[in-house]
Amino acid sequence: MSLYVYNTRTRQKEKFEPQEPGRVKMYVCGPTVYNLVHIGNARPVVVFDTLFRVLRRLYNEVIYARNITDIDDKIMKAARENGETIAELSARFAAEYQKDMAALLNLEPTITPYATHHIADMIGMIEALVNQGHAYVAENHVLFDVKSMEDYGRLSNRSLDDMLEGARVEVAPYKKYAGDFVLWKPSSDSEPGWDSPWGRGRPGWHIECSAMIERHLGETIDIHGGGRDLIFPHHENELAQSQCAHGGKQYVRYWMHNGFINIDGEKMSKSLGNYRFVRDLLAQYPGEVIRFAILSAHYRSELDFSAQLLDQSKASLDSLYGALRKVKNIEAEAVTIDNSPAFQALLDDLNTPLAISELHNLAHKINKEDGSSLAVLKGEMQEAAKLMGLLQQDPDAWFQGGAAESGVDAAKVEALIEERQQAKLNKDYARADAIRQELKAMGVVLEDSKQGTTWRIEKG
RNA sequence: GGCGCGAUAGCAAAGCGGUUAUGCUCCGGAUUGCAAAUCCGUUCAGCCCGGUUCGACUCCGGGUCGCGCCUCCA
Repeated sequence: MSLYVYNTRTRQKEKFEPQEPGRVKMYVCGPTVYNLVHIGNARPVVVFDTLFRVLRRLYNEVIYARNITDIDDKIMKAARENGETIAELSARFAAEYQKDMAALLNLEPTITPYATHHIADMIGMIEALVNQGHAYVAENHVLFDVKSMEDYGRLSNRSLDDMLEGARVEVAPYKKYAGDFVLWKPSSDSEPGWDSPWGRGRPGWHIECSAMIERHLGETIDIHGGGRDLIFPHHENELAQSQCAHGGKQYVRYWMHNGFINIDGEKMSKSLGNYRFVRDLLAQYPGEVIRFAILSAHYRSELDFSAQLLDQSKASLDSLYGALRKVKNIEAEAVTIDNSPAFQALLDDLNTPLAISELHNLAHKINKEDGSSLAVLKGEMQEAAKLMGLLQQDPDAWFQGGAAESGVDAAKVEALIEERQQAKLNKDYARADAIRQELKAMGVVLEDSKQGTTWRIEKG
Protein backbone atom coordinates (compact mmCIF):
# COMPACT_ATOMS: atom_id res chain seq x y z
CA MET A 1 0.00 0.00 0.00
CA SER A 2 2.10 2.84 -1.29
CA LEU A 3 1.42 6.19 -2.79
CA TYR A 4 2.82 6.92 -6.21
CA VAL A 5 3.06 10.45 -7.52
CA TYR A 6 4.22 12.02 -10.74
CA ASN A 7 7.32 14.04 -10.05
CA THR A 8 7.79 16.99 -12.38
CA ARG A 9 11.51 16.96 -11.71
CA THR A 10 12.04 13.45 -13.07
CA ARG A 11 9.01 13.45 -15.36
CA GLN A 12 7.78 10.12 -14.15
CA LYS A 13 5.64 8.47 -11.57
CA GLU A 14 7.59 7.58 -8.45
CA LYS A 15 6.91 5.78 -5.24
CA PHE A 16 6.43 8.37 -2.52
CA GLU A 17 8.62 8.07 0.52
CA PRO A 18 8.92 10.93 2.99
CA GLN A 19 12.36 11.96 4.07
CA GLU A 20 11.48 11.24 7.68
CA PRO A 21 9.44 8.07 8.10
CA GLY A 22 5.91 8.82 9.20
CA ARG A 23 6.29 12.55 8.78
CA VAL A 24 5.39 14.44 5.60
CA LYS A 25 6.10 18.06 4.80
CA MET A 26 4.09 19.62 2.01
CA TYR A 27 3.88 23.16 0.68
CA VAL A 28 1.47 24.51 -1.91
CA CYS A 29 1.59 27.94 -3.50
CA GLY A 30 -1.44 29.93 -2.47
CA PRO A 31 -2.97 33.01 -4.03
CA THR A 32 -1.91 36.60 -4.33
CA VAL A 33 -4.78 38.31 -2.60
CA TYR A 34 -5.73 41.36 -4.64
CA ASN A 35 -9.15 40.19 -5.76
CA LEU A 36 -11.61 37.35 -5.34
CA VAL A 37 -10.08 34.07 -6.45
CA HIS A 38 -11.09 32.42 -9.71
CA ILE A 39 -11.74 28.77 -10.39
CA GLY A 40 -8.17 28.31 -11.58
CA ASN A 41 -6.92 29.27 -8.15
CA ALA A 42 -9.24 26.69 -6.65
CA ARG A 43 -7.97 23.69 -8.57
CA PRO A 44 -4.60 23.30 -6.81
CA VAL A 45 -6.31 23.85 -3.50
CA VAL A 46 -8.84 21.08 -4.11
CA VAL A 47 -6.26 18.75 -5.65
CA PHE A 48 -3.72 19.14 -2.87
CA ASP A 49 -6.41 19.05 -0.24
CA THR A 50 -7.24 15.61 -1.58
CA LEU A 51 -3.59 14.67 -1.44
CA PHE A 52 -3.46 16.03 2.13
CA ARG A 53 -6.36 13.75 3.06
CA VAL A 54 -4.69 10.73 1.49
CA LEU A 55 -1.37 11.51 3.15
CA ARG A 56 -3.00 11.89 6.56
CA ARG A 57 -4.41 8.46 6.15
CA LEU A 58 -1.01 7.02 5.34
CA TYR A 59 1.24 8.90 7.76
CA ASN A 60 1.12 9.88 11.38
CA GLU A 61 2.07 13.46 10.84
CA VAL A 62 1.47 15.63 7.81
CA ILE A 63 2.48 19.26 7.89
CA TYR A 64 0.75 21.13 5.11
CA ALA A 65 1.55 24.77 4.49
CA ARG A 66 -0.32 26.94 2.01
CA ASN A 67 0.79 30.52 1.84
CA ILE A 68 -0.93 33.83 1.28
CA THR A 69 0.98 36.31 -0.82
CA ASP A 70 0.09 39.68 0.63
CA ILE A 71 2.78 41.86 -0.89
CA ASP A 72 2.93 42.19 -4.63
CA ASP A 73 2.74 44.88 -7.28
CA LYS A 74 -0.80 43.87 -8.21
CA ILE A 75 -1.84 44.30 -4.61
CA MET A 76 -0.16 47.69 -4.51
CA LYS A 77 -1.98 48.76 -7.63
CA ALA A 78 -5.38 47.59 -6.39
CA ALA A 79 -4.84 49.23 -3.01
CA ARG A 80 -3.87 52.49 -4.63
CA GLU A 81 -6.99 52.44 -6.75
CA ASN A 82 -9.15 51.74 -3.72
CA GLY A 83 -7.42 54.26 -1.52
CA GLU A 84 -6.60 51.69 1.14
CA THR A 85 -3.41 50.17 2.46
CA ILE A 86 -2.08 46.91 1.11
CA ALA A 87 -2.61 45.43 4.56
CA GLU A 88 -6.30 46.31 4.52
CA LEU A 89 -6.84 45.10 0.99
CA SER A 90 -4.94 41.86 1.33
CA ALA A 91 -6.54 41.04 4.68
CA ARG A 92 -9.96 41.51 3.12
CA PHE A 93 -9.29 39.28 0.15
CA ALA A 94 -7.43 36.71 2.21
CA ALA A 95 -10.59 36.35 4.27
CA GLU A 96 -12.71 36.01 1.12
CA TYR A 97 -10.31 33.37 -0.14
CA GLN A 98 -10.58 31.37 3.06
CA LYS A 99 -14.34 31.60 2.81
CA ASP A 100 -14.39 30.31 -0.77
CA MET A 101 -11.97 27.49 -0.04
CA ALA A 102 -14.05 26.40 2.92
CA ALA A 103 -17.14 26.41 0.71
CA LEU A 104 -15.33 24.00 -1.60
CA LEU A 105 -14.95 21.69 1.40
CA ASN A 106 -11.21 22.07 1.75
CA LEU A 107 -9.60 21.33 5.08
CA GLU A 108 -7.55 24.00 6.78
CA PRO A 109 -3.86 23.58 6.06
CA THR A 110 -1.65 23.03 9.06
CA ILE A 111 0.05 26.36 8.50
CA THR A 112 -1.01 29.45 6.54
CA PRO A 113 2.04 31.69 6.35
CA TYR A 114 1.80 35.29 5.14
CA ALA A 115 4.59 36.82 3.10
CA THR A 116 4.68 40.08 5.03
CA HIS A 117 5.25 38.21 8.26
CA HIS A 118 8.47 36.80 6.87
CA ILE A 119 10.31 39.80 5.52
CA ALA A 120 13.15 39.26 7.97
CA ASP A 121 13.48 35.64 6.88
CA MET A 122 13.63 36.73 3.26
CA ILE A 123 16.27 39.34 3.98
CA GLY A 124 18.28 36.72 5.83
CA MET A 125 18.14 34.37 2.91
CA ILE A 126 19.06 37.07 0.43
CA GLU A 127 22.04 38.02 2.58
CA ALA A 128 23.17 34.42 2.59
CA LEU A 129 22.91 34.33 -1.19
CA VAL A 130 24.89 37.54 -1.56
CA ASN A 131 27.55 36.30 0.84
CA GLN A 132 27.93 33.08 -1.04
CA GLY A 133 28.29 34.80 -4.38
CA HIS A 134 24.93 33.69 -5.76
CA ALA A 135 23.43 37.17 -5.74
CA TYR A 136 24.62 40.70 -6.44
CA VAL A 137 23.48 44.24 -5.81
CA ALA A 138 22.83 46.55 -8.73
CA GLU A 139 21.04 49.89 -8.68
CA ASN A 140 19.35 49.15 -5.36
CA HIS A 141 18.15 45.78 -6.57
CA VAL A 142 19.44 42.46 -5.43
CA LEU A 143 19.54 39.93 -8.23
CA PHE A 144 20.07 36.22 -8.27
CA ASP A 145 23.01 35.24 -10.46
CA VAL A 146 21.68 32.25 -12.35
CA LYS A 147 25.06 31.54 -13.92
CA SER A 148 26.44 30.89 -10.46
CA MET A 149 24.34 27.77 -10.28
CA GLU A 150 25.43 24.59 -11.94
CA ASP A 151 22.14 23.13 -13.05
CA TYR A 152 19.79 26.08 -13.20
CA GLY A 153 16.86 25.15 -15.45
CA ARG A 154 16.84 21.52 -14.46
CA LEU A 155 13.32 21.51 -13.03
CA SER A 156 11.72 23.10 -16.06
CA ASN A 157 14.05 21.24 -18.40
CA ARG A 158 15.35 24.18 -20.32
CA SER A 159 18.73 25.68 -20.97
CA LEU A 160 19.43 29.29 -20.24
CA ASP A 161 20.03 30.14 -23.86
CA ASP A 162 16.79 28.54 -24.98
CA MET A 163 14.87 30.51 -22.42
CA LEU A 164 16.25 33.83 -23.46
CA GLU A 165 15.60 33.25 -27.12
CA GLY A 166 11.86 33.27 -26.68
CA ALA A 167 11.79 35.87 -23.95
CA ARG A 168 8.97 38.31 -24.35
CA VAL A 169 10.12 40.81 -21.81
CA GLU A 170 12.70 43.52 -22.04
CA VAL A 171 15.84 42.91 -20.11
CA ALA A 172 16.48 45.40 -17.34
CA PRO A 173 19.80 47.15 -17.95
CA TYR A 174 21.14 46.48 -14.45
CA LYS A 175 21.12 42.73 -14.90
CA LYS A 176 24.48 41.07 -15.38
CA TYR A 177 22.78 38.38 -17.36
CA ALA A 178 19.33 38.46 -18.91
CA GLY A 179 18.15 35.41 -16.98
CA ASP A 180 18.93 36.87 -13.56
CA PHE A 181 15.89 37.52 -11.44
CA VAL A 182 15.03 39.93 -8.68
CA LEU A 183 15.34 39.00 -5.02
CA TRP A 184 14.80 42.48 -3.64
CA LYS A 185 13.76 45.69 -5.30
CA PRO A 186 13.64 49.30 -4.14
CA SER A 187 10.41 51.04 -3.18
CA SER A 188 9.72 54.69 -3.71
CA ASP A 189 8.57 56.74 -0.74
CA SER A 190 4.94 56.30 -1.72
CA GLU A 191 5.25 52.54 -2.11
CA PRO A 192 5.12 49.97 0.67
CA GLY A 193 8.57 48.94 1.76
CA TRP A 194 10.77 47.52 4.46
CA ASP A 195 14.22 48.54 5.57
CA SER A 196 16.96 46.26 4.39
CA PRO A 197 20.73 46.23 3.97
CA TRP A 198 20.08 47.43 0.42
CA GLY A 199 17.80 50.28 1.34
CA ARG A 200 14.06 50.50 1.71
CA GLY A 201 12.37 48.08 -0.60
CA ARG A 202 10.29 44.96 -1.04
CA PRO A 203 10.90 41.35 -1.94
CA GLY A 204 10.83 39.82 -5.38
CA TRP A 205 8.20 37.25 -6.12
CA HIS A 206 9.99 33.98 -5.53
CA ILE A 207 11.85 34.60 -2.32
CA GLU A 208 8.80 34.47 -0.07
CA CYS A 209 8.08 30.81 -0.65
CA SER A 210 11.71 29.87 -0.14
CA ALA A 211 11.89 31.84 3.08
CA MET A 212 8.59 30.57 4.47
CA ILE A 213 9.47 26.98 3.69
CA GLU A 214 12.82 27.38 5.37
CA ARG A 215 11.17 28.91 8.42
CA HIS A 216 8.28 26.49 8.85
CA LEU A 217 9.28 23.26 7.15
CA GLY A 218 13.06 23.27 7.00
CA GLU A 219 15.61 23.08 4.22
CA THR A 220 14.21 20.01 2.49
CA ILE A 221 10.52 19.30 2.05
CA ASP A 222 8.77 16.30 0.60
CA ILE A 223 6.12 17.77 -1.68
CA HIS A 224 5.82 21.13 -3.33
CA GLY A 225 2.71 21.75 -5.36
CA GLY A 226 1.09 24.35 -7.52
CA GLY A 227 -0.22 25.12 -10.99
CA ARG A 228 1.74 23.97 -13.99
CA ASP A 229 2.50 27.52 -14.98
CA LEU A 230 4.54 27.94 -11.82
CA ILE A 231 7.19 25.45 -12.94
CA PHE A 232 8.89 28.29 -14.70
CA PRO A 233 9.89 30.75 -13.52
CA HIS A 234 8.53 30.57 -9.99
CA HIS A 235 9.51 27.12 -8.86
CA GLU A 236 12.70 27.03 -10.86
CA ASN A 237 13.78 30.20 -9.10
CA GLU A 238 12.63 29.08 -5.69
CA LEU A 239 14.64 25.94 -6.16
CA ALA A 240 17.70 27.95 -7.22
CA GLN A 241 17.49 30.29 -4.24
CA SER A 242 16.91 27.68 -1.62
CA GLN A 243 19.39 25.17 -2.89
CA CYS A 244 22.12 27.78 -3.23
CA ALA A 245 21.33 29.29 0.16
CA HIS A 246 21.58 25.85 1.73
CA GLY A 247 24.86 24.76 0.25
CA GLY A 248 23.35 22.66 -2.50
CA LYS A 249 21.03 20.69 -0.25
CA GLN A 250 17.97 19.25 -1.94
CA TYR A 251 15.00 21.61 -1.68
CA VAL A 252 12.04 19.49 -2.75
CA ARG A 253 11.79 15.74 -3.15
CA TYR A 254 8.59 15.59 -5.19
CA TRP A 255 7.36 18.44 -7.35
CA MET A 256 3.71 18.17 -8.31
CA HIS A 257 1.84 20.42 -10.71
CA ASN A 258 -1.79 20.55 -11.70
CA GLY A 259 -3.04 21.36 -15.19
CA PHE A 260 -5.00 24.42 -16.17
CA ILE A 261 -8.68 25.09 -16.15
CA ASN A 262 -10.14 26.41 -19.37
CA ILE A 263 -13.48 28.10 -19.76
CA ASP A 264 -15.64 26.81 -22.56
CA GLY A 265 -12.53 25.63 -24.33
CA GLU A 266 -10.55 28.82 -23.92
CA LYS A 267 -7.88 29.83 -21.52
CA MET A 268 -9.02 32.14 -18.76
CA SER A 269 -7.57 35.54 -19.36
CA LYS A 270 -8.26 39.14 -18.70
CA SER A 271 -8.35 39.97 -22.37
CA LEU A 272 -11.04 37.38 -23.02
CA GLY A 273 -12.90 38.56 -19.97
CA ASN A 274 -13.80 34.99 -19.11
CA TYR A 275 -12.63 34.76 -15.53
CA ARG A 276 -14.88 32.60 -13.40
CA PHE A 277 -14.81 33.64 -9.80
CA VAL A 278 -15.44 30.91 -7.28
CA ARG A 279 -17.81 33.26 -5.54
CA ASP A 280 -19.99 33.57 -8.64
CA LEU A 281 -20.03 29.83 -9.24
CA LEU A 282 -21.03 29.27 -5.64
CA ALA A 283 -24.07 31.42 -6.24
CA GLN A 284 -25.19 28.92 -8.86
CA TYR A 285 -23.97 25.57 -7.58
CA PRO A 286 -23.25 23.98 -4.23
CA GLY A 287 -19.57 23.91 -3.34
CA GLU A 288 -19.61 20.14 -3.49
CA VAL A 289 -20.64 20.25 -7.15
CA ILE A 290 -17.76 22.54 -8.00
CA ARG A 291 -15.38 20.33 -6.06
CA PHE A 292 -16.70 17.25 -7.82
CA ALA A 293 -16.23 18.93 -11.20
CA ILE A 294 -12.61 19.71 -10.35
CA LEU A 295 -11.99 16.13 -9.27
CA SER A 296 -13.78 14.63 -12.27
CA ALA A 297 -10.63 14.94 -14.35
CA HIS A 298 -7.13 13.83 -13.44
CA TYR A 299 -5.26 16.71 -11.81
CA ARG A 300 -2.53 16.82 -14.42
CA SER A 301 -4.95 17.14 -17.33
CA GLU A 302 -6.48 20.30 -18.54
CA LEU A 303 -10.04 20.70 -17.41
CA ASP A 304 -12.67 22.54 -19.36
CA PHE A 305 -15.09 24.30 -17.08
CA SER A 306 -18.57 24.76 -18.47
CA ALA A 307 -22.16 24.80 -17.33
CA GLN A 308 -22.49 21.34 -18.81
CA LEU A 309 -19.65 20.00 -16.69
CA LEU A 310 -21.25 21.42 -13.57
CA ASP A 311 -24.67 20.07 -14.49
CA GLN A 312 -23.23 16.63 -15.10
CA SER A 313 -21.37 16.82 -11.82
CA LYS A 314 -24.58 17.69 -10.07
CA ALA A 315 -26.33 14.75 -11.72
CA SER A 316 -23.55 12.38 -10.70
CA LEU A 317 -23.70 13.53 -7.12
CA ASP A 318 -27.48 13.09 -7.17
CA SER A 319 -26.93 9.53 -8.20
CA LEU A 320 -24.36 8.89 -5.45
CA TYR A 321 -26.41 10.58 -2.76
CA GLY A 322 -29.41 8.59 -3.97
CA ALA A 323 -27.71 5.41 -2.87
CA LEU A 324 -26.76 6.94 0.47
CA ARG A 325 -30.33 8.05 0.98
CA LYS A 326 -31.45 4.49 0.63
CA VAL A 327 -29.22 3.47 3.52
CA LYS A 328 -29.56 6.60 5.59
CA ASN A 329 -31.08 4.68 8.49
CA ILE A 330 -28.44 1.99 8.41
CA GLU A 331 -25.41 2.61 10.52
CA ALA A 332 -22.26 2.42 8.45
CA GLU A 333 -19.83 -0.22 9.52
CA ALA A 334 -16.35 0.93 10.36
CA VAL A 335 -14.36 -0.64 7.58
CA THR A 336 -10.80 -0.40 6.44
CA ILE A 337 -10.62 0.75 2.87
CA ASP A 338 -6.99 -0.21 2.41
CA ASN A 339 -7.90 -2.65 -0.30
CA SER A 340 -10.78 -0.77 -1.83
CA PRO A 341 -10.41 0.09 -5.52
CA ALA A 342 -11.24 3.71 -4.80
CA PHE A 343 -8.39 4.07 -2.34
CA GLN A 344 -6.05 2.23 -4.66
CA ALA A 345 -6.98 4.65 -7.43
CA LEU A 346 -6.10 7.61 -5.24
CA LEU A 347 -2.78 6.05 -4.35
CA ASP A 348 -1.97 5.92 -8.04
CA ASP A 349 -1.04 9.56 -8.50
CA LEU A 350 -4.43 10.75 -7.28
CA ASN A 351 -6.56 9.14 -9.96
CA THR A 352 -9.76 10.83 -8.85
CA PRO A 353 -11.82 10.01 -11.97
CA LEU A 354 -11.20 6.32 -11.39
CA ALA A 355 -11.88 6.68 -7.68
CA ILE A 356 -15.17 8.39 -8.48
CA SER A 357 -16.14 5.58 -10.82
CA GLU A 358 -15.56 3.18 -7.92
CA LEU A 359 -17.88 5.31 -5.85
CA HIS A 360 -20.49 4.74 -8.53
CA ASN A 361 -19.85 1.01 -8.39
CA LEU A 362 -20.45 1.05 -4.66
CA ALA A 363 -23.61 3.09 -5.12
CA HIS A 364 -24.80 0.60 -7.68
CA LYS A 365 -24.27 -2.26 -5.25
CA ILE A 366 -26.10 -0.42 -2.51
CA ASN A 367 -29.04 0.23 -4.81
CA LYS A 368 -29.15 -3.39 -5.82
CA GLU A 369 -28.54 -5.23 -2.62
CA ASP A 370 -30.38 -5.65 0.61
CA GLY A 371 -29.49 -6.93 4.02
CA SER A 372 -26.33 -7.09 6.00
CA SER A 373 -23.93 -6.12 3.25
CA LEU A 374 -25.36 -2.62 3.15
CA ALA A 375 -23.66 -1.44 6.33
CA VAL A 376 -20.28 -2.46 4.96
CA LEU A 377 -20.92 -0.93 1.57
CA LYS A 378 -22.05 2.30 3.13
CA GLY A 379 -18.97 2.43 5.31
CA GLU A 380 -16.69 1.81 2.38
CA MET A 381 -18.40 4.37 0.20
CA GLN A 382 -18.32 7.10 2.80
CA GLU A 383 -14.74 6.43 3.79
CA ALA A 384 -13.53 6.47 0.22
CA ALA A 385 -15.50 9.59 -0.59
CA LYS A 386 -14.16 11.32 2.48
CA LEU A 387 -10.67 11.12 1.06
CA MET A 388 -11.90 13.34 -1.73
CA GLY A 389 -13.97 15.54 0.54
CA LEU A 390 -17.19 14.29 -1.04
CA LEU A 391 -20.48 12.79 0.14
CA GLN A 392 -20.12 13.87 3.75
CA GLN A 393 -23.48 15.54 4.17
CA ASP A 394 -26.84 14.11 5.03
CA PRO A 395 -28.54 12.83 1.86
CA ASP A 396 -31.79 14.61 2.64
CA ALA A 397 -29.88 17.81 3.19
CA TRP A 398 -28.28 17.28 -0.20
CA PHE A 399 -31.54 16.73 -2.03
CA GLN A 400 -33.42 19.39 -0.17
CA GLY A 401 -30.49 21.76 -0.03
CA GLY A 402 -31.21 25.23 -1.21
CA ALA A 403 -34.90 24.77 -0.46
CA ALA A 404 -35.01 28.02 1.45
CA GLU A 405 -33.14 29.89 -1.29
CA SER A 406 -35.57 28.55 -3.88
CA GLY A 407 -38.42 29.90 -1.81
CA VAL A 408 -39.61 26.44 -0.88
CA ASP A 409 -41.15 26.05 2.53
CA ALA A 410 -40.19 22.63 3.84
CA ALA A 411 -43.04 22.57 6.35
CA LYS A 412 -45.52 23.31 3.60
CA VAL A 413 -44.05 20.55 1.46
CA GLU A 414 -44.37 18.10 4.33
CA ALA A 415 -47.96 19.17 4.89
CA LEU A 416 -48.85 18.64 1.25
CA ILE A 417 -47.16 15.24 1.29
CA GLU A 418 -49.28 14.36 4.29
CA GLU A 419 -52.44 15.50 2.55
CA ARG A 420 -51.51 13.56 -0.56
CA GLN A 421 -50.93 10.49 1.56
CA GLN A 422 -54.49 10.76 2.84
CA ALA A 423 -55.83 11.30 -0.65
CA LYS A 424 -54.04 8.18 -1.82
CA LEU A 425 -55.50 6.19 1.02
CA ASN A 426 -58.92 7.46 -0.06
CA LYS A 427 -58.10 6.46 -3.63
CA ASP A 428 -58.52 10.07 -4.57
CA TYR A 429 -55.81 9.95 -7.19
CA ALA A 430 -56.97 13.09 -8.86
CA ARG A 431 -56.20 15.04 -5.69
CA ALA A 432 -52.94 13.15 -5.21
CA ASP A 433 -51.81 14.06 -8.71
CA ALA A 434 -52.89 17.64 -8.25
CA ILE A 435 -50.63 17.88 -5.23
CA ARG A 436 -47.77 16.35 -7.19
CA GLN A 437 -48.34 18.95 -9.88
CA GLU A 438 -48.55 21.77 -7.38
CA LEU A 439 -45.24 20.79 -5.83
CA LYS A 440 -43.67 20.26 -9.20
CA ALA A 441 -44.54 23.82 -10.08
CA MET A 442 -42.61 24.84 -6.97
CA GLY A 443 -39.63 22.83 -8.17
CA VAL A 444 -40.23 19.98 -5.77
CA VAL A 445 -40.20 16.38 -6.97
CA LEU A 446 -41.86 13.66 -4.93
CA GLU A 447 -40.53 10.14 -4.78
CA ASP A 448 -42.72 7.40 -3.37
CA SER A 449 -41.11 4.31 -1.97
CA LYS A 450 -41.92 1.50 0.41
CA GLN A 451 -40.52 3.60 3.26
CA GLY A 452 -42.76 6.52 2.42
CA THR A 453 -42.54 9.64 0.35
CA THR A 454 -39.42 11.73 0.07
CA TRP A 455 -38.91 14.98 -1.76
CA ARG A 456 -36.12 16.87 -3.38
CA ILE A 457 -35.48 20.13 -5.10
CA GLU A 458 -35.47 19.75 -8.84
CA LYS A 459 -32.47 21.10 -10.66
CA GLY A 460 -33.25 24.71 -11.58
C1' G B 1 12.99 29.27 -32.26
C1' G B 2 13.31 26.07 -27.46
C1' C B 3 10.72 22.77 -23.97
C1' G B 4 6.39 19.98 -23.00
C1' C B 5 1.29 18.02 -23.20
C1' G B 6 -2.92 16.06 -25.55
C1' A B 7 -6.33 13.57 -29.50
C1' U B 8 -11.26 7.66 -26.54
C1' A B 9 -18.37 6.84 -28.05
C1' G B 10 -23.83 12.52 -28.24
C1' C B 11 -21.10 14.90 -23.73
C1' A B 12 -17.50 14.15 -19.66
C1' A B 13 -13.59 10.84 -18.45
C1' A B 14 -10.25 6.28 -16.88
C1' G B 15 -7.76 1.61 -16.85
C1' C B 16 -5.76 -2.04 -19.84
C1' G B 17 -1.31 -6.05 -25.22
C1' G B 18 -6.52 -10.23 -25.61
C1' U B 19 -11.98 -10.37 -21.17
C1' U B 20 -18.33 -4.66 -19.23
C1' A B 21 -14.55 1.14 -17.37
C1' U B 22 -17.63 4.75 -15.07
C1' G B 23 -21.19 8.96 -15.02
C1' C B 24 -24.72 12.00 -17.79
C1' U B 25 -27.77 11.69 -22.29
C1' C B 26 -30.65 8.58 -26.10
C1' C B 27 -33.58 4.05 -26.96
C1' G B 28 -36.26 -0.61 -25.18
C1' G B 29 -38.08 -3.32 -20.92
C1' A B 30 -39.23 -4.21 -15.51
C1' U B 31 -41.23 -1.70 -11.43
C1' U B 32 -45.00 2.37 -10.16
C1' G B 33 -52.45 4.10 -9.26
C1' C B 34 -49.44 8.30 -11.86
C1' A B 35 -44.43 9.86 -11.37
C1' A B 36 -39.54 9.88 -9.57
C1' A B 37 -35.78 6.85 -7.98
C1' U B 38 -33.98 2.02 -8.96
C1' C B 39 -33.04 -2.44 -11.74
C1' C B 40 -32.32 -5.15 -16.57
C1' G B 41 -30.98 -4.59 -21.62
C1' U B 42 -29.42 -2.12 -26.21
C1' U B 43 -27.00 1.42 -29.46
C1' C B 44 -22.74 4.66 -29.95
C1' A B 45 -15.42 4.55 -29.22
C1' G B 46 -10.32 5.14 -29.51
C1' C B 47 -7.32 11.50 -35.30
C1' C B 48 -4.54 9.47 -39.89
C1' C B 49 -0.60 6.22 -42.03
C1' G B 50 2.91 2.55 -41.18
C1' G B 51 5.47 -1.05 -37.87
C1' U B 52 6.03 -4.81 -33.74
C1' U B 53 2.67 -8.96 -32.26
C1' C B 54 -1.00 -14.86 -32.76
C1' G B 55 -3.58 -10.37 -31.19
C1' A B 56 -3.05 -2.93 -30.34
C1' C B 57 -7.44 1.95 -28.14
C1' U B 58 -3.09 0.22 -25.27
C1' C B 59 3.93 -0.54 -27.51
C1' C B 60 7.25 1.89 -31.59
C1' G B 61 7.91 5.39 -35.87
C1' G B 62 5.92 9.18 -39.05
C1' G B 63 2.06 12.65 -40.01
C1' U B 64 -2.29 15.86 -38.95
C1' C B 65 -4.80 18.76 -35.58
C1' G B 66 -5.27 21.19 -30.82
C1' C B 67 -3.00 23.22 -26.41
C1' G B 68 0.54 25.04 -22.61
C1' C B 69 5.16 27.39 -20.83
C1' C B 70 9.57 30.41 -22.29
C1' U B 71 10.61 36.39 -15.94
C1' C B 72 5.94 37.78 -11.48
C1' C B 73 -0.70 34.14 -14.67
C1' A B 74 -3.14 28.47 -10.47
